[in-house]
Amino acid sequence: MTFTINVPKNFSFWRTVYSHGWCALPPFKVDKENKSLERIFKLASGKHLAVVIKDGKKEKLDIFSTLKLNGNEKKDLIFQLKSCLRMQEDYSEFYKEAREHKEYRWIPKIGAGRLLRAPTVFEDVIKMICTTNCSWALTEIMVSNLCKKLGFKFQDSCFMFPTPEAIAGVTEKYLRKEIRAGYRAPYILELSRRIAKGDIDIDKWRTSSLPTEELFKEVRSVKGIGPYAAGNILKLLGRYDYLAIDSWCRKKYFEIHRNGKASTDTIIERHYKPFGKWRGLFFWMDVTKDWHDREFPL
DNA sequence: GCGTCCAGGTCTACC
DNA sequence: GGTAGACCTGGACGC
Repeated sequence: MTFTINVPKNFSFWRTVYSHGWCALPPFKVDKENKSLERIFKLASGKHLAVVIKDGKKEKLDIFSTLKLNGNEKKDLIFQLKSCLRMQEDYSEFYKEAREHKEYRWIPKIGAGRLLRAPTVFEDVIKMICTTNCSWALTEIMVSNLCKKLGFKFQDSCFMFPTPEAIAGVTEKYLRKEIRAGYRAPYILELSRRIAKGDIDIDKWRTSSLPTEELFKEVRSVKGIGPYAAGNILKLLGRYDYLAIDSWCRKKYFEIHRNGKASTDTIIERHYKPFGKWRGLFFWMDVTKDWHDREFPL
């Protein structure tokens, strides 16, 4: 079935899809030519379906679903879609701040700033662990293996991201050797088992009323999640107080602001401090500006 | 083709 | 609180 959904003001579908590397990791699949995003969703009713999302006519998105949905199922899918595309969050304050700085006026102009996320916090967190201390190529291998070997098979080459229960059911050795998770295996396994047993509920992080500093500590309490991963996870929870500096961002910052001359993270922190609770997002916009310039010339 | 070295975050033990 | 070393993999490089 096909239907449309309205988009909020200042929303750019394609820039949200390409906001960071998530669109290249399964179950997300991006079609650059048709400018569409595809993935499998699981509904509360237990049904799985493949969905293709495309820019529609003025301020609408076209949604193509492989299943005919009843009222509640459609409502459920729309909620998940809007959550992934960050359509329910208010960025007006961020854009207002951006307009006040000459070098950031491009952001509200093109509707950048929304960061694509998965339907569940679990998927985002496991993927984030898979980005730590390795190349992007290895991240792709790990995530792809998780989906293919432990995820629900929807069609021939179409897999869902595995549930905590599915990962909890395998051994550390399996995660090391078959998934190629290496030393991350015990971290992935421990979190999956804690969730599967009901010892921890990380999906509530998205609606948490905790102050960001407290939430950061809670995210950090998960083994395998250090300052970089926690900062990035927070960005996917709608909190931008942490920069989440990794080697790539660090290098990029030095290129942009210091003519390639290396310095310390304290210098970077100091640079973005005036941006308050939006500093993490301004930092990300800075280091990814050239993607936007290259992929989406004004 | 094989061996060696390095880059990439996080944890733990130690000072 | 700060620091060194271990963890594991893919890729680059030299032979």
